Parts: sequence; C-alpha cells; structure tokens
Amino acid sequence: MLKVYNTLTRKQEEFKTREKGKVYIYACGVTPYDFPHIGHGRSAVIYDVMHRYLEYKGYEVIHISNFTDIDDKIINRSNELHINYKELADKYISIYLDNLDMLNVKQLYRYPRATEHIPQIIEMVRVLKEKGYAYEISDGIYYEVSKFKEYGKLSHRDITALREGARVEVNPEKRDPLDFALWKKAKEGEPSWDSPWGKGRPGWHIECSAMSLHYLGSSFDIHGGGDDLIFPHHENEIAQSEAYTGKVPFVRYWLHNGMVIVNREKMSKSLNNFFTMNELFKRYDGEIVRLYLVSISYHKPLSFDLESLEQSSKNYEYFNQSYIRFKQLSGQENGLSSIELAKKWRERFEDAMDNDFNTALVVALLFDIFKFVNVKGSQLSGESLTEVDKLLQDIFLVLGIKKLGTIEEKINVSFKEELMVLVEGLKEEKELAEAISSISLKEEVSDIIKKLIDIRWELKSEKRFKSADLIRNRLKDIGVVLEDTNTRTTYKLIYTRGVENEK
RNA sequence: GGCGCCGUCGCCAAGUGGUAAGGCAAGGGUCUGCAAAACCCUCAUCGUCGGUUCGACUCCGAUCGGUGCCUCCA
Repeated sequence: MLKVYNTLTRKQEEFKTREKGKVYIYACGVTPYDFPHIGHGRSAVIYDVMHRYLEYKGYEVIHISNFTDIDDKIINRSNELHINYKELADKYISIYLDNLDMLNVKQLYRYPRATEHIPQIIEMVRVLKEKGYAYEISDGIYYEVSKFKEYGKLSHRDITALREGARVEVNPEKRDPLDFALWKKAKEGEPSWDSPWGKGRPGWHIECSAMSLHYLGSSFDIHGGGDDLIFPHHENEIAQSEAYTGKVPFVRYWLHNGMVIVNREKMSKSLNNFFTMNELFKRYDGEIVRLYLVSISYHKPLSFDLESLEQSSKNYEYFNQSYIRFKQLSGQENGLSSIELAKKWRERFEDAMDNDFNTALVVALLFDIFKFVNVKGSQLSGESLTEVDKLLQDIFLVLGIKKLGTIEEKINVSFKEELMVLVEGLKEEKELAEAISSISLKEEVSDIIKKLIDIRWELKSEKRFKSADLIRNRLKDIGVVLEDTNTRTTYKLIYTRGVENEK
C-alpha cells in the first residue's frame, strides 16, 4: 500500500486516487528565463520517479508540468537582451527539456504554457471577481484573501501573523497586504493580452490553477513542487481554485521536494551558488547525476557537492560493471535457486517505494543484490537469473537508469581524436612501434582498442611489463580502463575522469 | 517576530518506540607481474540536558548550532 506525505495534513496518508487506476499529477515547472540548475533537475527527477513507480503499480499516469513563460523576470531579462519575451522563454524551455532528457525524465502528457492559456486565466479571474473573491484597483485585479476563510491551511500559517510580517505595500489601494494579483494591468511597453479589464497579463499563481484545472479537473491527485513554493504559491493556488470551483479539495495530495543546498545554503541564482545542469553534464553522464539525485529522500534538502557526485559516479560504475557481468552469466543446470530471495528483494523494493517513494532504500537494495550476484551469480540456475534480472530491470526502470549494463560507447569525435593521438604517441616508443604500426586509424574506435589490448596481451605473455603498462596507462588517461583476468583483458569506458583528475 | 525543517561513523546518508541500512574514504586480507576489478574482515549509540516509557536515534520539554519560508525561486 502506497503512502505519501501530504503537506496539507502533515501526515503520511494512504494514497487513493480520484479515479480508479488513474493518477493525475501536476508538477510545478520552471520560469524559463535562465539556465536551469540541478535543483530544477532534482524536482523533475523526483516527480518522474513517482510517475514511473505509479506506472509500475499499474496506474495510468496523466502528468503535466507547466512553464510560467510570462512574468517580471522574463520581461526584465528579455529587455536586457533586447529580445522578445517569447524568444527568451522558448530558448530556455528548450534547454530545460534537453536537460531533462539527459536525466531520462519521461516525456509528459503536456507542458502547458501560461501564455497559451490566457482565455482560461481570464475566465477564472472573471468568475472570482463575480463571486466576490476579487476586486479591481488601479494596477490590476486582486484576490481578497480575507474572503477565503481557510487561507493558510496548506502552509499552516495564521493570517494575522502573516499580516504582521507583510512588507510595505506597493499599492496602497489594496484592501489587505496579503491580497495578491490575479491580473496585472500592462505598463508601457510590456507584453500584454486583452481582457475585460484592459490590456494586461496574468499574475503569478493563477496560471497554475487555471492550467491544472483545465487539464486535470478539480480534486486531482498529486500537486507537486519544491517546498519553497508552499507559501505563497501553492497556498494561493488553493485559495483561487477552491473559491473558483466551489469544490474542496483542489488537490488530494500536496507533495513537496526539498531544496538543493550548497555550502549549507539553498542553491539559488541570487546567491550565485548554483550548478547548471549543462555544467554538470560536461563532467558526468546524466544517469550518474540521476543516481545521485535518487540516492537521497526526496523531501529532504540535498546538500550538493562534487565529492558526493563523484561518489555516485563510483557507485554507478559498480552497478554498471556488476550488471554487465551478470548479463554474461549462463544458468547452471540444477544450479542454486534464488527465486525466494528475488521475491524478498522485490518486497523490499516495493516496501521502500510504498513508503513515500524512499528511493534511498532502493539504492541500498541494489548494493545487496549486486553483492550477492557478484559472489553467487555463476552458481545460479537459469530460472533464478531470469527472475533476478526481471527485478533488476524493474528497479532500473523505476529509478530511471536505463543504460546500466550497456557498455556505453560514448565515442564522439573528440574521443576518437584523443585515441588517435595516443596511437601516434605509442608509435614513438621503440618497443612498440612495430606492433602499433599494424593499427589503421581508419578502423573503428572499438577495434583500435581491442588491437591495443591484444598487443598488450602479447607483451604481457613475454613479460615485457613496462611496455604493457605503458599502453594501459595511456589508455587510462583518455578514460579507457583495462582490467586483466587470468584469461583475458576487458576494457571499460569511464564516464568521467572525475574531480580528482580535473586538476 | 510568525510558521517549519535539520543536527546519526572522517564524508554522503537510511531510520518515525524494541538495543543503529547502505555508500565513499580508511586499515587488514584473498587474488595478482603490477594495477584494476571482485570478494572477505575491521570501523558510530545517534548535538547537549532533562522527562515519559519495561524500553527512545525515534515521543515531550529545554538548550546550543545550522537552515528554509514569510519578497522572485524547483
């Protein structure tokens, strides 16, 4: 039985969907005005894992995530760059989606954009005004917080205390400092849309209410986002939406993920302590970053640092190499059975995920499974291997690490160049020149590596270890690691040279 | 000031009443030309002080330290 922690009730609750067999999810996306950082990636990955697990459990998942593609930041930034606001948003939406692709985040049902739902937004504002929840003043239409008696229920705040802490008003016409803008009247030169109140644009918050209700209807199952959105964003969404539809609840389960922390502080643009995903992907494969993100409970802050990422990189290698070996096993006749064990592991997997998506426990489980198969794998029956493999694949699918077990041939142009330089370099060595000369640079990268391995194997058998080690070391320098066994040498391409070697 | 969260081995990190998962690092081994990999072994009583309880890392109170939201933010 799946249980989730609901911010609204501050309790872990049994997860029951609005409709049998279907889950409707709205996850707050980004305001596309700059490069997305790892914090944005974390959110996306977290809701993606939930999505995948719910599918594993047999649900049909209708999952959307928005782009708030019009707001002050976008307007300001596009003015700075002298480009259209849409051009700016398009650019960063595209980068964001590319980044999510690197992280294996599944394609969603929709990616609604605020500017493409202006009619729905206007309609919502109109009704709220008609129902007496909103009023018009000189610079826009405002939501009157005091009209919504449950205001504060999500963030568990007392409305009076909130008022005391409120900042000095920009517009003194507001009836209450807590009232927030549903619609902002256009200032000179700002992008705007026609409305019953003249030209203007949506305020923040309203777009999420309008779009989630539009696509998912009221009382949909999961609304997620970073925990910095609890107040005021999600609080305001509840106020607007429940007032608008007259139906409670707007959302059945409010889920919030923790922030990414750097040096004990929240990662943010203003503190300039952020790592963009693009930066990280230069050094680490998206799957490694993803493994890192799922190694920690989703609702807690994640203290990000490169050393931890390096750790995940090693863990990833362990999983990857272990799984490669596992796939090469052939079952033994009358071999050991691990069917029961696989069953228990699957239970552990499901128990962990049912417990508010505890992916950290699942990662720990992977270590247990691999430790077992690394030792006993060769003794297992074919049936057992199949069973364990099914489980592993299910886990990989849910965690979203799909490339495990494949020798990732990250062979791009620059790698090939590096390899050629290496081969040329080896030709300079007297001991090696002759053997190396048989390698043609026109060959496939993998063939070149294999030839080098063969040459080295010969050297080893002749006990010419210095030359053999030279080849191994040179290859290591470009990310190809050779490993000897009694009978042969295998190679692997490492994903990154890591922080250590970066110096 | 209001509402929260966190403080577990050198580091990262599970854990929500029954005597501390996992990973990295470290040390010692098996293997090995060396290296790597794999495997084995070693490695914490949970910020502090009280309380509740047969029993607390887990509940309550206090205290110290860190941090989030209350203004844009995943």
